[in-house]
Amino acid sequence: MDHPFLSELAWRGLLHQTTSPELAGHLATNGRVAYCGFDPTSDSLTVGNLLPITILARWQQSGHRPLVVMGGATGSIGDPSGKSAERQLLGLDQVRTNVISQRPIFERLLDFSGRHAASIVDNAEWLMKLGYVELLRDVGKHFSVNQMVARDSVATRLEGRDQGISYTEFSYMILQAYDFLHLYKTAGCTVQLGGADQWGNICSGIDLIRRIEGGEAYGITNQLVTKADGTKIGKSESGAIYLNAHRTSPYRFHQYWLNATDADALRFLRWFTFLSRPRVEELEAEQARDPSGRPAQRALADEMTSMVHSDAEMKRAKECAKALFSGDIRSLDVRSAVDVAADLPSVRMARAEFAGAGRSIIDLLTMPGLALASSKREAREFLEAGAVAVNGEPTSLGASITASSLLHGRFAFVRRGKRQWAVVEAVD
RNA sequence: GGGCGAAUACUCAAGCGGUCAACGAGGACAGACUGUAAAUCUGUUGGCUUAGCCUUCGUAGGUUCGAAUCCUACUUCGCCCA
Repeated sequence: MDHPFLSELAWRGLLHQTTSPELAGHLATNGRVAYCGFDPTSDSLTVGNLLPITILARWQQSGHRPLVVMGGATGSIGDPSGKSAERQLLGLDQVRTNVISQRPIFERLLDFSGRHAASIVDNAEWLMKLGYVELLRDVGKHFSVNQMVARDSVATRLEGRDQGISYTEFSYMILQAYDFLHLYKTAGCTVQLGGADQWGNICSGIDLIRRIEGGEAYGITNQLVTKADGTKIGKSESGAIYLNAHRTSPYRFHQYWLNATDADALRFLRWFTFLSRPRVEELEAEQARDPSGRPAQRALADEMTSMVHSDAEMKRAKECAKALFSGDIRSLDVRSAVDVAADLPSVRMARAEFAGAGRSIIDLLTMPGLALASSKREAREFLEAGAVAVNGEPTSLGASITASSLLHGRFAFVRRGKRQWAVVEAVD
């Protein structure tokens, strides 16, 4: 027999391994607690961190309780798993502020009320209090260095002559195992979720629980996902795609998914969205029938944007895209123009700047904040290639923006290439 | 502690006294073709007031008419010996 949570992960192509055949039986009772750890190495989570959060959400939807563990303590050490080189240590203050700023996204995707309420804890709460001698006595005793050295994550670092591993990182797995033990005892947590690279760490925790508490705990790992070309998900031309509207606007976020290749869009629908299996299969069929309509990309972009931001933001992003790509910019009325402008990188300039001969287009392209051209040389290159349009008008090297070329007397929507947009607004 | 070697633009990687703003590859960006795709082809990839000028080859000095290239010191990393 298979629990719905497991079969859900399986058809989505996410299930990698489970630690025990009895797991399904264990899950048959509702209200089980599973935890997943997150490294607070950045102040905002990116698309790359989204997968484990959605898995916790699926866990909750199947009638269990999710527990988010922020690695306030372990994050300052660094997990050697999947890392080829020693990590940079983060300051404790930095970790603390990162933990705080990451919270909202969890609150958006998980339900913190009701019978199976989610909760968030920071492992600094217990790990920081832990004495070194105490840890060696009570926990270290149960770890065999022979086994630790045999772990893939450690072994590769030992083989690599020019890499090495510090004692600090070597000890990481002990702390993660201790986390699991602590949560088992204090929160009744019996399951740990994580990526396939976490398998070793999860097993360490399960062993520790069995040895010290004589208890049974389980682990479920998900496939590590990448784009069809093998590169990381969530990296774009202009850097990482963040989940925070402040770092990546909902419009940019929506565009990121919309621009996925066909193969990726279909995979992403399974991995990241909460669309049902029949709906996903329907979209797959549609995509096969009419690839140029890109039904999969459209559905993906809409789903993701309303999931991470909101329905309203998703609609705005769509409107915005429609105006910029299919419509004529000049046909936008004042209200829509203001809306669209709000979602694009923008700069305000005094109206007087555009009087008379106006401002040269090169000056506008290189304005910091617009991210259209990084130097005048590059701006010239774009202009010579015919890559720049202002308010829908192709623009060439010598051109200037004058008061009369502004849309509604206020806006200059500047496009570079096919889809980089920015707006200059004239203000009094 | 001793010996040897390395450090070049986003990454890898040539260059070893003038012809070097620095070969090549990858990446990235732009153009054509397209579906705001993929693949392919073309171009660009330090900056500027662009037939020219200015600033770059770990850091600081030095030799020379002239240095990424030679010398000295320092910093960092790697290998070998203790």
